[in-house]
Amino acid sequence: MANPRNQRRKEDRPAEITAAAMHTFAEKGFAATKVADVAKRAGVSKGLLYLYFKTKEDLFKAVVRSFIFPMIENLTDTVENTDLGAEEFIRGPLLKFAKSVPNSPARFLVRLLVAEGPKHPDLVTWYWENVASKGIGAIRTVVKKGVESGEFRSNAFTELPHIFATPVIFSILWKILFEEHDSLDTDKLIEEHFELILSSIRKNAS
Amino acid sequence: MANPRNQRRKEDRPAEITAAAMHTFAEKGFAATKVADVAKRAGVSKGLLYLYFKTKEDLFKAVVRSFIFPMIENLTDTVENTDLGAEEFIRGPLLKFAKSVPNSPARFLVRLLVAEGPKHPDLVTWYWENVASKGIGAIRTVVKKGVESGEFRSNAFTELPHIFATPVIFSILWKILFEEHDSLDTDKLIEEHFELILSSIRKNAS
Amino acid sequence: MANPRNQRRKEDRPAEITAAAMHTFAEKGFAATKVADVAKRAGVSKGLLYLYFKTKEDLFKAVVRSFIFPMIENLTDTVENTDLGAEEFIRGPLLKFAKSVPNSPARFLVRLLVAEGPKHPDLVTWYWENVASKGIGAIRTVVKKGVESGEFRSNAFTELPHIFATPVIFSILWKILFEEHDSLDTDKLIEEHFELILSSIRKNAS
Amino acid sequence: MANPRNQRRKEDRPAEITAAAMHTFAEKGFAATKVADVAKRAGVSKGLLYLYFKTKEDLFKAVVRSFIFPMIENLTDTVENTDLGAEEFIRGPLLKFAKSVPNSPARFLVRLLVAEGPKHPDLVTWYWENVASKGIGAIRTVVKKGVESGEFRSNAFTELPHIFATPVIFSILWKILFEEHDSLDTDKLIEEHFELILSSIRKNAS
DNA sequence: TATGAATGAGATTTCATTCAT
DNA sequence: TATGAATGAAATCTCATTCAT
Repeated sequence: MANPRNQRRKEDRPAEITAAAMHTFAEKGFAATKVADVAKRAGVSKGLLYLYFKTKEDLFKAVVRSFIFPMIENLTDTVENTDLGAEEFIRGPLLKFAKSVPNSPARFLVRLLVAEGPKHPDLVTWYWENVASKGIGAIRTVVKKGVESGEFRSNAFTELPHIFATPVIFSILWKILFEEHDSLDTDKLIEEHFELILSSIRKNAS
Repeated sequence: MANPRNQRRKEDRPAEITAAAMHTFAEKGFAATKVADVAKRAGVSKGLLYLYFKTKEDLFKAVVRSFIFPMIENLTDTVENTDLGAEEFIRGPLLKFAKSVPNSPARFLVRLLVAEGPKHPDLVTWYWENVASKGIGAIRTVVKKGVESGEFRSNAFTELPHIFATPVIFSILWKILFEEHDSLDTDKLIEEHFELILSSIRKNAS
Repeated sequence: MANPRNQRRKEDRPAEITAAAMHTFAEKGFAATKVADVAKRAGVSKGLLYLYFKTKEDLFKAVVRSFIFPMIENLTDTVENTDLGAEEFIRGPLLKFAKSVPNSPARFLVRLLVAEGPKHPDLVTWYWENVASKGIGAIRTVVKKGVESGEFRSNAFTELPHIFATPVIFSILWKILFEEHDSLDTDKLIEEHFELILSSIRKNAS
Repeated sequence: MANPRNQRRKEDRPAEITAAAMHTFAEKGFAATKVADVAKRAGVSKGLLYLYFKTKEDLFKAVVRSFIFPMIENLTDTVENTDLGAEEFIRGPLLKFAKSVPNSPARFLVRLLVAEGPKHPDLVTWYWENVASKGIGAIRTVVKKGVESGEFRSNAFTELPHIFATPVIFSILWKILFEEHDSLDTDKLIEEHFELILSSIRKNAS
């Protein structure tokens, strides 16, 4: 009589629901997303959804957290455990990460965050503390290591690690908004951008 | 009986309403903005607002158009009528323009566009055709002029004028989201970024 | 074109709605009353009802206040302005008032108050301050006047004016609950009860 | 495998559930009481509760019956089996009973009955047949015995045994509603009231 | 033009009840 | 017996839009 499918699904419910919610929020935004649609997409009743998430807002926050967290954790782990030199790291894992973001589901989360920021300031705070500041911090660590090891010279950009993020953010927005109107090779944009920065801070470059 | 103040206001009504709408949309986003609030802020009745704008969406589009249009028109005009050399133009009027955007009301329109894009694809199309492509086109024109005049060498960035926009877009989002958590000198970021690009395409730079 | 009926009704809307709500709440209680039913009974849309009363609870409180207030105000006014002696007052206006309560719409408000007390403690406080304590106070004033003028002797009941209220409250509950099962002559119960009390405190009675 | 504690509890389940329900209904009223809360308070699952009580209404009726029945049965038994004279009985067991009611859990049942009467007319009928009419009947029996034995004269109150109940009902409502706002010595009110009635019907009183 | 009372469709949320295990 | 995940009907409340004046 045991129904292994039901058994297995019971434990996955929250994840199934956040996955469905992720897609719906990404497509329509917070306000235009109907809880009923999320439930239908997840294949559950509205009532069950409310068993796991107390309000629509709760669900929204769970979505943002559960999808962004793994990404940024992955980045900081990589920075901490790498044996690579600073330039090698930037041209390797960091570039790969930067290129992947505009094509990952995370690009929708950027939209959600931008769109819903004013209505959900605590979410922005969470994002700042757990994602943005950590991401910038990770890049800063890498650059500092390069300066200390003598690979990099110290200049304006070693103090502005944000410069590594500008092509990524730009690419995300471009893809979200204009992908259908104009195709932009975001991989190339990011790669060239990284090379440009490296050429400026690389010591043996001058 | 004619009241000159009323008389004068009568002609400004649509502008007063879009101004009120601009602020409310910027603060709350499209869905969370109540038409009644806009009307109250503009000092008119709901009924009158509906006399000028057929629907809430109409009002939204009017807001986006009326505020963005002057900005981009100003940029393209400047490009067409300038006597400056390419580098002079970039370091002068273009840099000034780029620095001004993240501090202008336009930054809220970026948020609105990002947030409401999926619900208003025709607005995105309009924005693409009248703003984004023209802006990128203007930069492309300037860069091409520099290449043709021998000021600039031809490299990856002369084909990717988007690179000039990345720090601007990044600065806008940073200000919108994290201004309260972390202050970033966006002027400096944009200025250094422009210098970085110039150092790469300037012919006598190597 | 002027429609006098609409004109007149506009001003009466809140009163029309509270009247409809009064009947529905009395019939069904707070929780079982549907706002939609009240609106239908009042001949307006749900939306309009919410224009005048922010929540269902607001409406409930407005009902209690608007129906009880006139009654108790009437009693205290009569006490203050009477020329009658204490016994005359009790056998006249007070008895008349006491008899009228179990037959007035107020009897439903007692039910509402008893039923909803735990969910609406502020309403109970309001009722205590504005109705119950004033009602008891009014009786106390009358009795004290009788004692001071020498009409009444001072005994346990001159310190317990509540005794005048017991047959009224009992009659209300009996009517609410058992009217269909057993007819009780509440007028007679109240009248005999008053006479009983008077015979005990009247000075020339012993 | 048999666990004696479980074994014992198994038989008490219904009583444990009605006890938990009694408290929750008394605190919140019928509509605001959640079956889930009752189950948790009783320490059982919702499913098990539904095994014993087919619906929430069933549970409600069981509560009213199981708590009121013993009280009224106790009263009628005492009346039937007493050796006391009428006045002795009234000043003894009846007064004791009357004083106890406003302090017993039964006072909450009065609230429930008043509150839910309109929604549960069969419960009111049951209450009338099994409680109210029997209670009034018991008092009538006592008074009649007094008249027949020559202890009491026959007057309005020997025809209106309800008069003995008025201070009890009043005390219950006062305690339920205003206990926190104003303390009333309900014992004294009831006692003085009984004395008042007795002084009126006692034959050797005039 | 100008008002704002009035509408009604639609969204979120709750909870009694069921049922697979 | 016993559980509690799951359902879905129903209720409150919101707000864009209309329209009589």
